[in-house]
Amino acid sequence: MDIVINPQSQTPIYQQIFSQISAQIIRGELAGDSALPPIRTVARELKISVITIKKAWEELEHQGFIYTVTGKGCFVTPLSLEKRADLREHLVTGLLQKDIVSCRELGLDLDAIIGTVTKLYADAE
Amino acid sequence: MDIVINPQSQTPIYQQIFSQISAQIIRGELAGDSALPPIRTVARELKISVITIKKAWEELEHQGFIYTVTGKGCFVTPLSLEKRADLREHLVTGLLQKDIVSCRELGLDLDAIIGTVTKLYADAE
Amino acid sequence: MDIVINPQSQTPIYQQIFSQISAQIIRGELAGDSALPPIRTVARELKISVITIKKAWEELEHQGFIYTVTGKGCFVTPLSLEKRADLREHLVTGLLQKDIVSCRELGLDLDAIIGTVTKLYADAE
Amino acid sequence: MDIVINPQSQTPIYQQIFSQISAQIIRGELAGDSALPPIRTVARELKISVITIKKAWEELEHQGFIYTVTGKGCFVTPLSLEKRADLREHLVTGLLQKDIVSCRELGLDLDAIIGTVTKLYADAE
DNA sequence: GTGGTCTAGACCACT
DNA sequence: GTGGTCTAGACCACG
Repeated sequence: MDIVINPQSQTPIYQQIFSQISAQIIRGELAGDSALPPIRTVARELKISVITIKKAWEELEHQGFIYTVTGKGCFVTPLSLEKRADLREHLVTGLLQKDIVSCRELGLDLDAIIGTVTKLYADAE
Repeated sequence: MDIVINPQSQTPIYQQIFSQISAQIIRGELAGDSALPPIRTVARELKISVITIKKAWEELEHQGFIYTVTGKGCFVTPLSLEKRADLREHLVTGLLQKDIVSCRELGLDLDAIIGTVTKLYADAE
Repeated sequence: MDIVINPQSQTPIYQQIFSQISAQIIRGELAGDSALPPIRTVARELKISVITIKKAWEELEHQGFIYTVTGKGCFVTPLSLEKRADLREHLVTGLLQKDIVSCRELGLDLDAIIGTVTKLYADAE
Repeated sequence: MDIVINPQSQTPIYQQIFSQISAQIIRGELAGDSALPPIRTVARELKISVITIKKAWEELEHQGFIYTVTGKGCFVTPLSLEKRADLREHLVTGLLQKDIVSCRELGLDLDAIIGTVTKLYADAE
């Protein structure tokens, strides 16, 4: 499942898991109707509580990324390419909007912002 | 002081205050050695707890934006233009970093990010 | 047998089966002493576990809709018209009771409920 | 807060709480922006775990009935009369639709359904 | 085997 | 004081 946890991070563990899996679904790496691994298995592998995983799974279900079949497991909701693009657009806009506002507040012009973004993008690989 | 609070926001109130005042200092709107209003006054005007204001002030002092003179109040630290630029750089980097990472996670390339940033910058007029 | 399963539904599969077969018996479509198909056959056709079918059959037997002859299979209990009416009454009451309570809780009066019921009944053609 | 729990019921406790409070909000009994009692207080009064209450509160927040201000508490989302009417309509339709389908399945005509509904409505007071 | 619910108890951040 | 997060552990329903 390719989940990486950073226990030191300020963002809650369940959110880290949520955003990574939802990103994988949006990128199309997890096919529609494919099964997610059982929460107990994930918990064992990541060495964190079952409940924390469950909370991430619940959030994924709440936002429509997965669906649960009791007794069988959790499965990826099939999403059309357009839906995935919309979701990505929406998420990205939400993330960046606050940043742009803050940058403007600090007096940065567009070029300065793009410069920083470019630098950070390169660093992030 | 031009502080606007959104009590329902997810970002803590003290942080909202901190970022707005530090932005004003970095932009040079608050001159070096000028006095900040007493916390009780601010608390009354914003209708929030004195403790919250105090926490914002402490954070500002901790990061070197203001200094306290016991019995007299708090004052803006005089900062050279270069220092202000450095601080701005540092704050902006902190803001953007994790969101850029998230954008990469969602499969956006640099051009797409810059495109969105440009659009949002224009929208924020 | 005309059974339709929705695996993603919140109602357990065995209950879906139970209610559909019991409905057929109550409506008189399944004659008394007629044989139900072997559970293995049903399981194969519906592509679900034998255990699930068995649970549905057990529930049907428990409520008196069918009887088992060891080594021969399961058969529909012969029911008089009055008994069928009684059973129907009982089942319907069980279904509607808690939802009527919820409707009252939401502030609907009897006329409003009847209005909605009438509309939905027509829509369900 | 007028919450009544039935531990024997098959419906989870947190759902019982959720539906009762959401019903109160929809009926307009809980004014917009009024504070809900602290989860610990409710837990003590109902003699159930804090976590169960929290789950109910989370569901209420997820569906937009309440909002949380960290450090201060949870508050009722202000809803217009039309919105409340829409929500009620939507909930009631969802509840009754399944019932109507089942009743038709059992061979009841509209008059029979209305008769049962009327009887149950009277009994439920 | 799967997830769903409930429990008790701890630590943290914010006001 | 408030809610937010994480923990461990138990019991149940479903397949």
